[in-house]
Amino acid sequence: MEEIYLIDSARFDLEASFFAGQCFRWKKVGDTAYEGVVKGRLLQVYERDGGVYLQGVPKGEFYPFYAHYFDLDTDYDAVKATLVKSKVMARAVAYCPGMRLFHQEFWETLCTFIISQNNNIPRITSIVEKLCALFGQEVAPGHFSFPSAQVVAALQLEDLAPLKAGFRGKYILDAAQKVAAGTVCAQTCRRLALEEAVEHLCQIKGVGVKVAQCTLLYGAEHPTAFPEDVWMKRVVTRYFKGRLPKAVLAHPGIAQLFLFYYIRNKEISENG
DNA sequence: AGCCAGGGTCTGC
DNA sequence: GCAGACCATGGC
Repeated sequence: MEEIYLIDSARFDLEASFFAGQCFRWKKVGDTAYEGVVKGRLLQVYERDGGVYLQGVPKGEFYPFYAHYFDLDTDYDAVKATLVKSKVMARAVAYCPGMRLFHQEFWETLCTFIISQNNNIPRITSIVEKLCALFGQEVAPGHFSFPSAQVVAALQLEDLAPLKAGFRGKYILDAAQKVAAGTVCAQTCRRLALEEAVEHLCQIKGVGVKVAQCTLLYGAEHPTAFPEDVWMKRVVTRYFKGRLPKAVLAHPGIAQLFLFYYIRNKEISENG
């Protein structure tokens, strides 16, 4: 399949964007090459001659979904110009200037962040991988799609045992059943204001404010969502003294992504 | 061995 | 309304 030019490489840091904890389906497969399954297609994204290219999507299907997935419709230069008015943000942005926020599918995002609770990134990745391998469709040799909510809703708790997801298994089933039945839906989440959308998602067992905010930011077009996990709480208290500056409030979602990647990698390298 | 991980629920006050 | 125990699993 032909390759599609996405953007210049200065505006898309692949390593940072794929491993900033917003998605869990991408793998590094070369020096500057990554692959992942998105919406039932195996994609390759790689850097060459200062540009970032995509393979795996027919040109006729690139718009609107895949172009939007990589957030090509957002002017990051303008967003960053506002963010860096905060000194803390200026450091975070300088740490990974090519960070991009992806627009992912609703159910996959919801399910993934239910799995993320009280869990770490490598194990989240491993559980999601097993879920796809067991119940998704093989879209390329060894590569599986994310199983639909309908498929997961038809499973029993014991079917999920091989995932070793622990107490999260029952939450996955409840979410799948509510999405499959239409009790919880992406359109409703998009239509509602942020706080109402959070409440809408919290009717699912095992979904609290943090998981809801992640789902809304990454999978339901809510750019003002600001998920606070243990790392982000540290940032808010230590760096912002409990109050987010205007610059952050102008673009909370993207700001949060910069901050999360910055604080995690910076602190890990300091402790390592 | 004990603590932590992109948390949430349930109980007791 | 809030603190604290508890929830499975794996890496360090």
